[in-house]
Amino acid sequence: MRRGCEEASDGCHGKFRGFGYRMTLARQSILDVLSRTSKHLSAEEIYHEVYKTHPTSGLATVYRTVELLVQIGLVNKFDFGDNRARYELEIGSEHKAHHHHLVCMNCRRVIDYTDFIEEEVELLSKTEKGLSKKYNFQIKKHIIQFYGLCDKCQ
Amino acid sequence: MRRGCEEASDGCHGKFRGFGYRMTLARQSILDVLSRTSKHLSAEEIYHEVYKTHPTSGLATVYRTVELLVQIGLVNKFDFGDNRARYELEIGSEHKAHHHHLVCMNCRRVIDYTDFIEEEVELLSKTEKGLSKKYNFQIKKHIIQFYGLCDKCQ
DNA sequence: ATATCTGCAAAGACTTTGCATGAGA
DNA sequence: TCTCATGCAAAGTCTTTGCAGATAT
Repeated sequence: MRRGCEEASDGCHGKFRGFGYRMTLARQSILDVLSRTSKHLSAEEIYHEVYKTHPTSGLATVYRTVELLVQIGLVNKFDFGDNRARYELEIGSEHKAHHHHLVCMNCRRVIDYTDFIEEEVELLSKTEKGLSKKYNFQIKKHIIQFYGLCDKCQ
Repeated sequence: MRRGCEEASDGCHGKFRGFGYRMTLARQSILDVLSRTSKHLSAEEIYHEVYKTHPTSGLATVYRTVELLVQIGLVNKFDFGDNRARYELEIGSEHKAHHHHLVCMNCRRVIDYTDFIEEEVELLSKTEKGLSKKYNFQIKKHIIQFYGLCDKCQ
C-alpha cells in the first residue's frame, strides 16, 4: 500500500529539507493522514486522525504543519463556506488526481470530480496566460468550486 | 447616483418581503455599503462603513444581515485564504458585473477580472450540465479564483 | 398590535502564539 | 551539540447567540 509520503524518504522529506525544515514524526503522521483520506479534513479532524497513532501530538502542531505544507505547496487550503479551513494534499496520493469541487449548500458535502477537468484546465491555462499578461500577475494555482444542492438535498 | 438597492423599493425590498423579511434601516444601510464599494468587505469592514451613516448599528446585525443576504442569493460569500469571510453583492451595482478573482498570495489583494469571463462561463455552463446529470447535483453558482503573485509582490 | 429585528454583551468556535522541553541532523 | 519543532495553555480573532427593548407592517 503506497501512501502519499511513503515517498517521504525522497519526495516530501527532500522537499522539507530543501526548505530547511525537518521531517519529524508529527509531520510524517500528518502527511500520512492526508494521503490516506479522500475527504477534505479540517485541522481538528486531522488532529483526531493523527491522535490514533500518535496520541501525544497536539492540535497546535497540526495547525503549524498544515500551514507549512500550504506554504511549500504540498497541501491546498480551502473554505467551502463554513468558515473553517479544510486541507487536501496537492499531489502524491492514489486518492488525489487533480480535481475540482461540487459543494452542497445544504449538507456541506463536497464531491470531487475529475470529469471535464481537462477542458477546464485547458481553458484555465489560456485564461491564465491572458491574465498574466494584462495584470502582470503570476498565477500559481486555481480554485474552481460549484455550489448547489446534492441529490439528497434537492 | 444610482445605487444597488436604491431600487430597494422594488428589487431588493420586494425580494425581502417575498421571503417574509422586513426592510429595515440597518439592512438598507448594509445593502448601500455593499453596492457602493468595489472591494470585498469583511463583516467588520461593512460595520465600519455602516457606522458612518448609522452609528447605532451593531456588528451582530451586520453578520445576521449578510447571512440573510447570502441565503436569498443577493450576496456572495468568499474566503480568499485569510480565514475571514468577505462579502460581495451578486448583482445590481454599477461596480459589479459578473467577474472572477485573482488573489495575491502575498499581499492578499484581490483583483476582479471580467476578461475571458464569457468563455469561462460558457465552459462552466457546459460542465454544469454534465455534472448535474452525472451526480444529480443542482448547481446554483460557481467560484473561480486564481492564486498567485501580483505585480508588486513578484 | 404583533411578529420580526436590533443592540449589547457574553459565549462559542477556530486559529495563533509564548515558552520551556524534546527531538532531528 | 545546537538549532528547530512540539506540547500545553493562554490569548487572539472571527462569528454566533440570548434576551429585552425597538421597529416595520
